[in-house]
Amino acid sequence: MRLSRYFMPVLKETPAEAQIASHRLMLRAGMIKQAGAGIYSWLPLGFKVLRKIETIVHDEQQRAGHIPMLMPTVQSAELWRESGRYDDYGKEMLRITDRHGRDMLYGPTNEELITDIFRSHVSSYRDLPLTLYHIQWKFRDEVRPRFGVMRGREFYMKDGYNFDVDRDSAIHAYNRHMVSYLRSYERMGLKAIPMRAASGPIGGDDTHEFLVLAETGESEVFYDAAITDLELGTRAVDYDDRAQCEAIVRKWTAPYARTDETHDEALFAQVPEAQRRSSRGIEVGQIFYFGTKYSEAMGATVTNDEGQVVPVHMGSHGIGVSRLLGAIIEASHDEKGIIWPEGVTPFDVGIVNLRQGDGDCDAACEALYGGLRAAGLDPLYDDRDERAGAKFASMDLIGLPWRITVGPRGLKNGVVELTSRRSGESEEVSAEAAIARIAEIYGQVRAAAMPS
RNA sequence: CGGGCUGUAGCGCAGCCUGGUAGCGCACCUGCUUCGGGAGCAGGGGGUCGGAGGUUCGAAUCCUCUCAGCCCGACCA
Repeated sequence: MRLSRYFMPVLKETPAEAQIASHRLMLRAGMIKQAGAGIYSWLPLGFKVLRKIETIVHDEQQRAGHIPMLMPTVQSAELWRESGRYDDYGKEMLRITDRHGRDMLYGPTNEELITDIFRSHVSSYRDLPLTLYHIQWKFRDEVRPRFGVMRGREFYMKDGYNFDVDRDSAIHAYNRHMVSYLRSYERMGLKAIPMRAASGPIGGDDTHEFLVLAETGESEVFYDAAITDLELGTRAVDYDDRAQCEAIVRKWTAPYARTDETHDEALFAQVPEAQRRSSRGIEVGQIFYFGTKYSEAMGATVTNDEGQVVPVHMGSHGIGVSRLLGAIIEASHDEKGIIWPEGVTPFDVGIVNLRQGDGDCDAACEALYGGLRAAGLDPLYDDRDERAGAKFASMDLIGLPWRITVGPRGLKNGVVELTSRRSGESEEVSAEAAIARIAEIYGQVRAAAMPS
């Protein structure tokens, strides 16, 4: 993309309403525009990152054998009356009346709909196990939305639901989700720690929350430092292999890691003192096993292999897709701006032309731009008629992980400058070498996306 | 939902107390110079002051109502 033809309204000054880094930076980088309290338009740059995160989630869910679908945002109140949650949910649920006076609602979650779909079409244990998920906009009428997309009223979320014939099979679904979530977060460049959590209104005994460590997190967390060293990496995982999934879950849940809701001082005291950590965390996902709570209430049953009609065992699992943008920025920024991990960056690399209008510089930049695109990369070429300082400041602000700087000084020696946003380190290389290097870096990122 | 606060140009703000017909910086447009970390000079465009009502000769400024947004707390993915 050529910046002169793109729409990226960056702000030099910080809008008054933004309190935390991610909100401030998303507004300044021209990623979002507030449309109302807790409601945002996603401008091109923000939309691009949102799509990248969404794609990673889709990849990893499908790799784990989970099936994508799409349920509506607006739902009828009928099903919610059946589950008893129409009254329970309270003012957080946005209620709407249609022209016929029917009670409708903008969905805050989808257990009712999915259970209805399931009971309409599945009646035998032979159709199990089944895990369906979707990524859809939700609305919760928060009393006090704040922190930009971290706590909006409208938010984009992946929610999935597993249906299993018995507890063991449902626990395997739980484990599968944990592994797929760990891999998803790693691909986004995040360290998200699974922590034993309280179940809240959704119910269920087994539940873990995934937390990204950040000063601005809403939860206080306590953990054994050993857990931050764990890495899934690119190892092949057979999601049908119960023992393998269970082993990974056991490893990731062995070190102490809890939020303040479930924190146990006595247990924490058993962690070697040098490894005890307390911090704040941003919740970016949660998985639940809740047994037959919804299936019993709504009659979601199957006939098992002994001919008995039994309620199915269910679990639900969520990832806050829109919230993740905020979380990633909270975990990865500096005073100049955002620092995107390669896995989610809106553009792979930025090209800064220091002397726009200079024949040699323009030609070199065009060649670089074409070469990067030919290599399957997605560069952002700052071809605006701006001074160097302004271009550098914009690039730093929007946080592309790599920058190639082209100026008359370097061109005289046949080199361009390749700079890492994260480390700030630069090296002078030929244009060809820069392309090769960027291609190599993203080759690894793309490899992680390939099914194992 | 309790407490506090703010709406004046695209953004950040001053003016309001002590009414007299709107200003600064950035951004934007034109020209010249500049050109490796948000350039300089000159010229220019843009707002009727969130909305409604009231007081007054006169309201951004005073009063009433209303809408929107923000902050602290409680709550929450």
